[in-house]
Amino acid sequence: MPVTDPHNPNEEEQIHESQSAAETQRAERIAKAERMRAAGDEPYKLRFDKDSSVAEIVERHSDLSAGAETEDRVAVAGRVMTVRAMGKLAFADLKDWSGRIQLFGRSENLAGDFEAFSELDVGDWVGARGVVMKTKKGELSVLVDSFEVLSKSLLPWPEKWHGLKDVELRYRQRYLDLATNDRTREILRVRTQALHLIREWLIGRGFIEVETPMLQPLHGGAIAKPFVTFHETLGMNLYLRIAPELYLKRLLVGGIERVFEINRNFRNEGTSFKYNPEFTTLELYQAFGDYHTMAELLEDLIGDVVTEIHGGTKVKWQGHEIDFSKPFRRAKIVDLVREAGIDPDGDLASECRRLGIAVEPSWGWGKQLTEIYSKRVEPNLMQPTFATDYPREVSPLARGHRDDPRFTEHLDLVICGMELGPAYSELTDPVEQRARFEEQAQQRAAGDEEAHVVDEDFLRALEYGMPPAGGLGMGVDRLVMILSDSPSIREVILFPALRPE
RNA sequence: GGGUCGUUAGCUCAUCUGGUAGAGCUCCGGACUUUUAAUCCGGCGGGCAGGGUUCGAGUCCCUGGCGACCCA
Repeated sequence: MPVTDPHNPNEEEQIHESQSAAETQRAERIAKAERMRAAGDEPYKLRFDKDSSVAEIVERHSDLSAGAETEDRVAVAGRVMTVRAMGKLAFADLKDWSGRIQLFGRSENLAGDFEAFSELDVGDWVGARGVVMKTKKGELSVLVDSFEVLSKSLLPWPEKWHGLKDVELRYRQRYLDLATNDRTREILRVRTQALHLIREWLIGRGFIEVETPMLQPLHGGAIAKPFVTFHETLGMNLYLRIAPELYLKRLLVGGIERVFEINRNFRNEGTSFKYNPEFTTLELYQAFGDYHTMAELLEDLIGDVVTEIHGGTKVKWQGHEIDFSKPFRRAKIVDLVREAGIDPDGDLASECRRLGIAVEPSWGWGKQLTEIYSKRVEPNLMQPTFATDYPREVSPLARGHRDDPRFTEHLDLVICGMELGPAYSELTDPVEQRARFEEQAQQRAAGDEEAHVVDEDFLRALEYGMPPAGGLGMGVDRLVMILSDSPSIREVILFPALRPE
């Protein structure tokens, strides 16, 4: 901060010359706010009683003819997006959450306040009162007779024509992105609407929404590396959850027959267009059902959400037309691999190497098959598909398949080449579950950081008896990507993980 | 983790082989009583950080930061 010398009249000018454009503009706006305050006009007001949203005004006067003036007097509030001042007229665009409208300032209506009106800055929050009219050029406007600056904006805003495009700035300063890019607002609306519809749909079918621990003494319910934190007064490590599964199953033991949770999971892994270290999932369990029940529920739920948001079952995503009409395709993993021209009973290890997959000695047939599926098949499954019957080796928490012991009753919903989530016929046999945990614990001891630990507390719950159940997880962020035609998960998460500037 | 590309004014972008860094919008001053990216005249403002090569580096080389994309 430069210190000004009141005895040196040139110093202010010298400082001004050394400032960047942004610093200059900021200083000018601070000075403007101070002049307001000196004149008795607080630049940061307490409140403003607005009586109409922009959208309401637009709706009320959609048929107004050019040059017509109404007797509809309104009080609107929003952010100034552009200012066009010319002589004794000035126009400003006002944007609120519902839309955009023009403020028309005329010296004959504003009298002594006209100069202040034409000096509004882009970014200022203002409240304005006046009658609704349409200018000779046909622009719906509020003919302002009084207004107040509600909050003075001090920093220069992105320019009006190209707007804010730099993706890094858009993510770091999401408020600017939201304020200036309507597309960003639209994605957020789709997200909140989808979440609302999912909740409403499930609650309408008798599901109870719950919240289970995000901080867990043991991590479980998925194969993933957790974040670790420390509780000071308890003196213990806690893990940010990688999944709510083992807690939701405890609730089934407790007798809740239909239960779901929509919340964040945390996984200590890298980022990509479809990964963010914290992400939102729907996880759900239904007693007395199996994985077929879950597949039917998923196609009903997603189909209804898509129809509600898009007015039909077809959605455009990155140039692909995705059809959500029922039923979604169901295909076994082995059959999908065979369809890709690879014999599932052939030499999978050399097939892996041919595909550039580094085969580890511990991998059995099931792991090799699944790797080939992930690399060769999944990315090409654009239309909604249930990839069913995962090999037992890669699915330690699902129930063994009723007809074939090599597989489990585990399916994945795949859309747009992305895994949206798994569904299972849940394992309810506590003895079997203990054996699976111990298998995992051995792998963990052998250095696999993602493998499960033995959860005695969960096993105790199972020993009291869990009803047969179907369970599923669904990545909400990825669903919103598809619903909003977004190429990256960072577009649908307001504040995605970024390194510090 | 590896590779490629990017990083220049508040924003969006230029700047051929190394030779005084430009534009539009924004901002400031002026003109203008119906603008719509208002227009016209004048003005302010800049090379991601550090090191190297060179008479001279935004440009070439090295290291690092951040981001995007592809691969693992």
